[in-house]
Amino acid sequence: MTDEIKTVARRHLETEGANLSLRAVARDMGMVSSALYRYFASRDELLTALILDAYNALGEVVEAADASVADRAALRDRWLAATRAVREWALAHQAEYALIYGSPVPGYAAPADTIAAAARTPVVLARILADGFAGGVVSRPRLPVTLQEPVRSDLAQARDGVAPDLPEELFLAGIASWVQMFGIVSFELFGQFNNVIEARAEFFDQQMRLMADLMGI
Amino acid sequence: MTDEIKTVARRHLETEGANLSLRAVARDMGMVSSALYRYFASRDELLTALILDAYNALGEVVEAADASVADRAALRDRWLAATRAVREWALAHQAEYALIYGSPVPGYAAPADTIAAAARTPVVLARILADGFAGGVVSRPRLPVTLQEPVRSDLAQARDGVAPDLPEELFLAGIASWVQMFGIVSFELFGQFNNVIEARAEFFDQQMRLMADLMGI
DNA sequence: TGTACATCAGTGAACGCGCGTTCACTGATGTAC
DNA sequence: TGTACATCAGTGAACGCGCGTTCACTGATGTAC
Repeated sequence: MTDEIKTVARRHLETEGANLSLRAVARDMGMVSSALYRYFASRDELLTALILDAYNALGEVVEAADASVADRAALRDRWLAATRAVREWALAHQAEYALIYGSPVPGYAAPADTIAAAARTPVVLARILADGFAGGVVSRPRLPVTLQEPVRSDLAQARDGVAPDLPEELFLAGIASWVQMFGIVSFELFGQFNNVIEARAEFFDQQMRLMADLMGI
Repeated sequence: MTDEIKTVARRHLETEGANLSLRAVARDMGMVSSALYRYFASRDELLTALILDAYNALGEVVEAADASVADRAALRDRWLAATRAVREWALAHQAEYALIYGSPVPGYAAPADTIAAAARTPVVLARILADGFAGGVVSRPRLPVTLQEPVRSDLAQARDGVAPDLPEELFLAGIASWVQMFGIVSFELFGQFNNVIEARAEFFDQQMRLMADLMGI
């Protein structure tokens, strides 16, 4: 039943954006709005559930895409599979993507539980890079990077939980690639590529290959 | 008077996001809501004006930042000045930034007049690269790029209006840099860097230098 | 200098709609004896 | 097998609020003669 509510709510996000209306969701389910309070204590709690689900759904398809590459040493294939999975999920779930990677919902603060779910996707990407480093096929970015404090320690700390051995320079290239990937997807979805780039899938691949070159995978 | 309305409306965006309320704006101005209709035909028209203003305000500071570099051959300085201007404007005008680079406002379609205004910022960036190419200091990205159709012709077409002589490969690196810049700013503003990157200005600079390296400027 | 008139910014009431949340309740279902 | 009871999903009315937009209007200001 909570699942059914979330499903209907997701459909509403699609047309209304983050202005999610409990009453509209209830109406669509043929229920009275107060009935929803048996399942969610408030509108914000429903929103939080949707955000969590979105992070997890995305994380799941990315993990699956990475895992689907049988040759674990084929880093570039894993990278391309994982990033394509992000783009495809985003295209298929535009409203949910906007919910987690778009402008923050005014007056709503995501609780701390979302952090772990949000990390799933970047963790997959970091692991690909870490596998490359552990296997000795990549040791530094293909462009020289000179790191200084305080950026170096920020990177070191962020890296420690995920890929402790990775050199900060390489991790920086990884973050650049992570940002590039979501940047392209957001530009595509939010309209910045209108009248500029039409062959979006091919363009995305092109850029992801460029970032793979930068990381050296 | 229309300026005053827009100023108040901008203040409202700051707290309410894109759910801009005409009545609230009128209330803040000590007017009755119907009075606003003397200045804007509808809420959407006010939103459009704010979007146009935002694109133009951003474009202006970026153009000024680029122009402030006396040595026009100092491409890297121009690039860093222009991109820092984007970040600083975004930080100082977060709601307006979200309006133009965040998730689309549900039910609202930006009219065509916004296209030219939206182009101002990328045009500055493209011109820096074009100047570098015209001056002979840069001819290709620092990483090898192999372009195929249909991406090549998308790039060619987008480039023709701005920097007709630029090789497509170099223009691709420029777009990667453009995406990277807005990707970092959006991640910073929309919360993806929370608990990951703390030294944001330094990190931004670091990444912008990396992209400058990629472009070869 | 004084009067008549036009302009037009802003008013106030109304229309018809939406919302989140509370609260006492109904009535079907399942359980215990 | 049959009765008494508890559970609890869903109801419906209400509270108090919000919204965009229309429309006939007031009343101050400026202009023309």
